[in-house]
Amino acid sequence: MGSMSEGGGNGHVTIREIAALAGVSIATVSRVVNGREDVSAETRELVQRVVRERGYTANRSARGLSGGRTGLIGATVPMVHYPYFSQLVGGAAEALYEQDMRLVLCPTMHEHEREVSLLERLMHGTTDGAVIILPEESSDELEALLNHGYRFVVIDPMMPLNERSPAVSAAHAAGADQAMRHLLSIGHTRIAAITGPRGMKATEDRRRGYYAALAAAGLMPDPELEVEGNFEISGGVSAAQQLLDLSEPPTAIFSFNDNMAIGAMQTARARGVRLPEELSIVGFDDLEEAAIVTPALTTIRQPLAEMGRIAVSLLMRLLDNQRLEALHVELGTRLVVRDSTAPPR
Amino acid sequence: MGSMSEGGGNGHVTIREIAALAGVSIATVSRVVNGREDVSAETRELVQRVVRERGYTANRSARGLSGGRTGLIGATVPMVHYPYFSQLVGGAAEALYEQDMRLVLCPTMHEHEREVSLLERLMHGTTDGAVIILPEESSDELEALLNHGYRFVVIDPMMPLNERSPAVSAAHAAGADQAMRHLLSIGHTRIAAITGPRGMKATEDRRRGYYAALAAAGLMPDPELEVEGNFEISGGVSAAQQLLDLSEPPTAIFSFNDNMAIGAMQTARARGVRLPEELSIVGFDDLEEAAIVTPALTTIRQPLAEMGRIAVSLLMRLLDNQRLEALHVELGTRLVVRDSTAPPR
DNA sequence: CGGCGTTCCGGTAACGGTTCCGGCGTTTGT
DNA sequence: ACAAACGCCGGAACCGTTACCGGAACGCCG
Repeated sequence: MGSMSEGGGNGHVTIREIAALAGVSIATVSRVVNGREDVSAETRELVQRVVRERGYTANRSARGLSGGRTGLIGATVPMVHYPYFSQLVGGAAEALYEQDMRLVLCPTMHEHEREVSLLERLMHGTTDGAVIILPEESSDELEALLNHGYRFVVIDPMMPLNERSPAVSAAHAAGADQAMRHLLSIGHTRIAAITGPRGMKATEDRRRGYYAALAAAGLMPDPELEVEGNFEISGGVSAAQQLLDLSEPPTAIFSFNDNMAIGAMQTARARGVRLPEELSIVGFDDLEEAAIVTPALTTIRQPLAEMGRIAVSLLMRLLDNQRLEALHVELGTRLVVRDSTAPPR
Repeated sequence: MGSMSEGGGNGHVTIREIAALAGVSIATVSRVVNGREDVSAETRELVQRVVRERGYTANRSARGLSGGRTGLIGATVPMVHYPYFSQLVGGAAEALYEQDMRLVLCPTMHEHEREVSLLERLMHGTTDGAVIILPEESSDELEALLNHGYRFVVIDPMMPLNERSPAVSAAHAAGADQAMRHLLSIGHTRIAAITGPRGMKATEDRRRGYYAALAAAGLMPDPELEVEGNFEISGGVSAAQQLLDLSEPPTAIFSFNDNMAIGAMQTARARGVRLPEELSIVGFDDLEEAAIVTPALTTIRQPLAEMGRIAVSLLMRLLDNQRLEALHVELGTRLVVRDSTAPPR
C-alpha cells in the first residue's frame, strides 16, 4: 500500500515515463506538476493519476538546473545544539516544510571565515536563499551579498544592520522593560544587570530598556551594578560573584539571558544566599532550562520558533520578488513569572 | 580582498567561463576541480588560479544532475529543538561539513506518514543518502528503502532492526548496568526503574541491563518498582508519584532518560522528600539540563554528537560502495556522578 | 623506424527538468 | 463571414556538469 513499494520501475521515475504513460508530452506533465493553469481538467486529472500511481517526484537537481529554483534554503547557525538556535532552526524548518521546501543546515562554529565561505557556496546554485542566524558578518559584507542578488533574511543580527537587509529579531528594549517593570513593581530598587558583550545589538537594546525602566521609576543607574557577561553560564557565575561582593549588593539581578541567569543562581546558591528571598533573578529567552532549574526562573520569553517561521515567510516573499513593506521586523516578548523573583526583604 | 567582491561577472561564474579564461576545455576544468590525476601540473596550476580569481564553485544542481551526486545528505528528525536530537544533528552536520557536504534537515514531528513521504522525496534525486534519526518506520519499510538502492544509516532505531540496515546507537544495556552498579555500590537495594514505552529498543535494552545488574547483586526484580514512562518530564512526575505512594517506596530510582529523571525530581521536591538523602536518582543521556538542575543529576552519558559523526562516516563509506565490516555499531556510555545520588539512610 | 602504451586533453552525449515558441481547433468580435 | 483571440498542447532549446570516447604528442622498445 505504501506508495514506495509500487513500481517494478527500477529506481527512479522520470517525467518522460509519466508523459509516455499518460500519452502526453513532458511539457504537459511539467505543467500539471507545477500547477499551471493552462491544462484542461481532464488532462490534468489523467496526468495526476499516473503521477500518483508511479509515485513520481520531480528531481530537485534537474529542477534547480533548469528553472533556477532548487527548493532549498540555507541556514547558517553558530552552533546547532544550543537550545536558542535549535528552536530558531526548528521553526524555520517547519515553515519551509509547509512550502515543500527544505532547509540546508550549515553550522559555522562561530567562525567568521567559515560563514563567509559557506554563504558563498550557498549562493552558487545550491540554494535559493538563506536564513542567516546571528551573523558574524559585518553589515557591509551582508550588503555585498545583497548586491550580488542573493536573497536572505537575518535573524537576530549581532550588529546593527543596514536598512536594506531584511531582519527579524525580538523586541529587546521592550522585553528588558518588561523584566524591569516586574522587578520594580514588586519593590526592588537596587537592580543589577548582567549584560551581554558590549556592542552586540541584543546587549545594547536591552541595556536601553534597562535604563529606560530605571529612569521611569526615577532611579539613577549605578555603574557598579552593571557587569558585562558573555551570554554563557560561566559569565553568569563570575558576574554574580562580582555583584555579591559589593559592599551594598543588589536585591535583584536582571540577566540579559537565561544562561547567565542560571550561572548567577549557581553562585548565589554556592554562597548560601537564598533565592528568591534574598535575591531575585530574572532572565531573558525562556529556554526549556528556565522551567526546570530551582527555583524556576522568571524570564522574558522570546518567540524563537516563531521568529524562525517569520524569517522564512519574509524570505518567501523575497523570492517571489515581492517588495517587502517592512524590512526589519521585531517580535514582541512576554514576561513569564516563575519562582525566582519575590519582593525584597 | 574577500573573494566575493571580485568579479564584475554578473551573478554566477560557470565552468565555461573558467575554461575560456584559462584557455582549456570545460572537461579539463572539471577534472581539476574534482581533483582527478590526469592533468599536467602546469595546467592544473593555471586552472586553479583562474578558479580562485573568479571565485568559481561548481553548481551543485548541475553536478547532481550529471554525476548523480548532489553532495547533500538528508536527515530526518522527530523534533529539531529537543536537545537530544539537536546534539545528534549537530554532530552529523559537522562531520558532513568536513567532507564538504551539507545536511538537509527534515523534521517529521513524530509523524510516520510524513517521514515516509519525506524519505521518498529525499531518495528522488535530492540527496545522496540519509541519516534517519529514531525512525518511526518499521524494519520492513526500511528494508524496502534498502532494496530501492537508497543509502542510509539509522541512529537510535526505535525498533530492533533487520541485519542489513546500518545503524548506530548507544550501548543501552551496558549503560543501564553502569547506572545500576553505581546505585548498588553505594548501598541501595530497593531500586526502582522508570522505563520508556514498552517495545522500544532503548527501553528493552536498558531494562535488560537493569535486570542483569539486579541479578548480579543477587536481587529479585520487584514488578511494582518498575513503571512505564514516556521519555518526557511529565512521564517522570507521574511515575515518581506512583513510586512514592508505595507502602515501601524505593530508596533510589533509575530513570531511563534525563527528562523523566527531572520530572521525578520535581515530584520528590513537591512532596518534600529530600534529594539525595532520602531518594537517589540517576538518569540517562547527560543532556545539558542534567548539569543545571538541583541537585545536579547523576546520569549515564551518551556520546550524542559522536553518534552523529559516526553515522555520517558510515554513510560515506556506503556511498563509496565500500562494504561495511560492522553494520550495527554501539557506542559506549559513561557514568557521570553528580549530586543526585547518595547512600541510603 | 614502426608499433604500442602513456599522458594529457578536447568534443560531446547524457542527466531531468522548465519554458519559450508555435500550431492546432474553437470561440469571440465586428 | 472572416480575422483575431484564446485554450490547450507538443517540440525543442537550454540550464551547468560529469563521464566516456577518442585523438594528439611523446617516449620506449624491439
